[in-house]
Amino acid sequence: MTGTRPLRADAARNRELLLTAAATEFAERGLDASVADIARRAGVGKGTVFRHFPTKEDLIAAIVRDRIAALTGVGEELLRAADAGAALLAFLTAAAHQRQQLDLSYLQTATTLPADVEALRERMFRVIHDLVDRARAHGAIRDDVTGADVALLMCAPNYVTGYLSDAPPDLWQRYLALIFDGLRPEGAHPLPHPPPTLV
Amino acid sequence: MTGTRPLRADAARNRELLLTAAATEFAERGLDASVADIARRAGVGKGTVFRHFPTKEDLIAAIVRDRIAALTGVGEELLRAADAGAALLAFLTAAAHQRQQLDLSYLQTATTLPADVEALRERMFRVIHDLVDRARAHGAIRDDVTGADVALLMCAPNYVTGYLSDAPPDLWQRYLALIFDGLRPEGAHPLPHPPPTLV
DNA sequence: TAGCAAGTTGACCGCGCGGTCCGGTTGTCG
DNA sequence: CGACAACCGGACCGCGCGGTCAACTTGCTA
Repeated sequence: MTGTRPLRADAARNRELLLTAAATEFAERGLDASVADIARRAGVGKGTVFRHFPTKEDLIAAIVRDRIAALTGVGEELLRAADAGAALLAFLTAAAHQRQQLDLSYLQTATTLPADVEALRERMFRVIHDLVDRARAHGAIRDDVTGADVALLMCAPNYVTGYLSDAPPDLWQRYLALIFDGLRPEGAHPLPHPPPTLV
Repeated sequence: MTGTRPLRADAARNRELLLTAAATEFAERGLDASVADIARRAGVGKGTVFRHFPTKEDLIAAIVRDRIAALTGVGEELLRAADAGAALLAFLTAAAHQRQQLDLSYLQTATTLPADVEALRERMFRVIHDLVDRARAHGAIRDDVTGADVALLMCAPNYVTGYLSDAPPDLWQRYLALIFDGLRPEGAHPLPHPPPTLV
């Protein structure tokens, strides 16, 4: 399959340095962080970045791939948990815990997604859908909420706390809990608009 | 007070053209919309933009001023409504209805706010605080939710629907209702993090 | 209606970005 | 150990941005 021979030792090391440097830089400055800054942080020349990732988008995609795959893995694990409601909440907690905001804003921003990232995204959506279905079947969340709803609301907690210049690092937990209470069956009022379909 | 004489007729007209052109351009493309595009849309030279608004930030601030003032006016009106819970919901609806996302993302983005915008913002926060207090006193929302919480959650509905490339224009109503249900007393679970203080 | 300040315009500037390229360096393998 | 391919680095390019300016046009007023 992959006829490419393994990377040279220094190249592999630099690739790893770049990935972690880019991840932290994107987390701090958003996706607008410059490639030059990332290279400097990794202690590497700018050309090296483009040797490993022909485009800035490719670099972002490489990070997004990791994050989505990890999160999807957590979700698939949670599908086997006993308490379906707690499982959904745990998934949303995991989603917020890592810098998930980066990922989804990229999924939205990118004009055309690489095929494999697209596939990963759909796999993640399917996991969310299943988690929501199970939670609904257990009566843990209201009937009129869909997987698409949860996928959209997923990173609202991170987004919301982003408005504060010096937010406590765990403040998102408060808004995740608040939003999750809105998903519960108790005190639910009918929703005024039909749910969207994703992609 | 204002020793400045009134604008010339064409200048006043151009100023108005620019404000509306900028508002629609920002709504469509976000705050990254270029000044040149705004000028072209207004049918005006680029230099004219900078004559009226010395800086792109000044242009944004002029629009934000209008929006915040209008929204605050609506809120102060609603403070006199009979049903405090419905009043809060109506305020949040009004906030989402106009492109509120622009405003707050600017309030966050801008390094230093012009003094009058800062004052307007604090006045709006006070109105939100009062609306929330009244709603809480009437038992329409849970005890542990503060004005700061509502201010942060305010534009989450718009943000969340922004992920969809072709979202129905009223989809935000669905998520406003969902989030508002989370603010209600019924089925409330204790919140895991103390509320923030704004600014 | 004459004249001037106020207003307009588009060419122009500096800057930082993503991306390219080639001369020098270094891991690797026979 | 030698030699080559893989790799590195930073000077360089084109582009589009926010912002400036000097020459030109135009609404106001005496």
